[in-house]
Amino acid sequence: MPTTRFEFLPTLRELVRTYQAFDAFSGSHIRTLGLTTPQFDVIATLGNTQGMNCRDIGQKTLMVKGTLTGVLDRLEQKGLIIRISHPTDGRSTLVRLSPVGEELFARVFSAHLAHLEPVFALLGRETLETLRQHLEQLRHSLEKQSDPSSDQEDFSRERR
Amino acid sequence: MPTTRFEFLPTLRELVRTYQAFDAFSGSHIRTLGLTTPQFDVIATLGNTQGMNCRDIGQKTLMVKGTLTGVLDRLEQKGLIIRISHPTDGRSTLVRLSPVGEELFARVFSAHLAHLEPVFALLGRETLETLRQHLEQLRHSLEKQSDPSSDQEDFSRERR
DNA sequence: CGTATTTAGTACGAACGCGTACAATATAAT
DNA sequence: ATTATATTGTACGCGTTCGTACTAAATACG
Repeated sequence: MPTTRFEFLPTLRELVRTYQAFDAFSGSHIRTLGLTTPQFDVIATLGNTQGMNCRDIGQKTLMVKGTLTGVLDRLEQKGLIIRISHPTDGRSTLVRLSPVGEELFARVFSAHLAHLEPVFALLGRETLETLRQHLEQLRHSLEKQSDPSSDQEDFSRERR
Repeated sequence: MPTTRFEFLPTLRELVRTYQAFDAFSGSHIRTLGLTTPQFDVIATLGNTQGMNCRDIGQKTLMVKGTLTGVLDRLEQKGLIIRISHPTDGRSTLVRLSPVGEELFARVFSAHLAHLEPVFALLGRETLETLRQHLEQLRHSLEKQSDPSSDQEDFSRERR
């Protein structure tokens, strides 16, 4: 009989705290570049591509389509992306970087990775790999127990 | 000379995905109870206490005070909490559960933990502990490299 | 004592984030 | 071919999140 039924709480709390710490660290740097985190994610996703539709962007950035519409609106307003009607599928919209967006991507993407790199370098290669594996294990456990009836835009079992 | 400068990216991506998977799993259950995640966090924090001020609630729930005001407004509107003027400190507000809130806490808190428990049980005690340690290491690395000039409500070096 | 600084909470605007509903198009079923 | 179903993107509302500014009260400093 386990005396400690909720032993997982410290780990759970640490997951939340660490995620938030990363988000704050990364986000404050991105903000100095004039972007928000979701906006940066979209720019980074579209960089070095010929464009893609909203569905693909949503899968890459882990954003729901409803959220994505607003983010794309603001990026379009800034002149960083353009929306073209898809040539073969009338439902889709092809989204790609504008020339200004391309220029921003080239200037900002590697700069941000360079900002993150020293943080993770402190952990060491093996720790990073073990951490990744344990997180993946937890995520799979979460996805396994998820209610399969909540279909609505379910990326959980796609790998791509 | 490391050929792989951005090896950390898979781990980073996994951190985000796992956090989101947890948030979705936990949040969808909480939603069935008629609450949002931050609202549940506040209720859970105030449960079994005589009340506390906003500053303490913010530290426990990892919410900044500006966010907390709105969450508390909605909880107050639902009749789950009450705001009392603090007896000794005229700046503070004492927040505590109303009787209805107490009843909700009793009914909902352990139910939610029971909902989470099997997910983490799959990982095993040692994996959970290793995961927690690695996350903590990463968080400390993030906090160490954070710009110390961004004071504004900085919990990062408090432990409490 | 009187002023300067800090602290607690709120107000407000901009941008997510998600669920639901919806219109337009594409694909499947018969 | 016609109808039924599924997919793509948008619209919308509610709630959160953060940064900044502001008021009021408490504490530190001279």
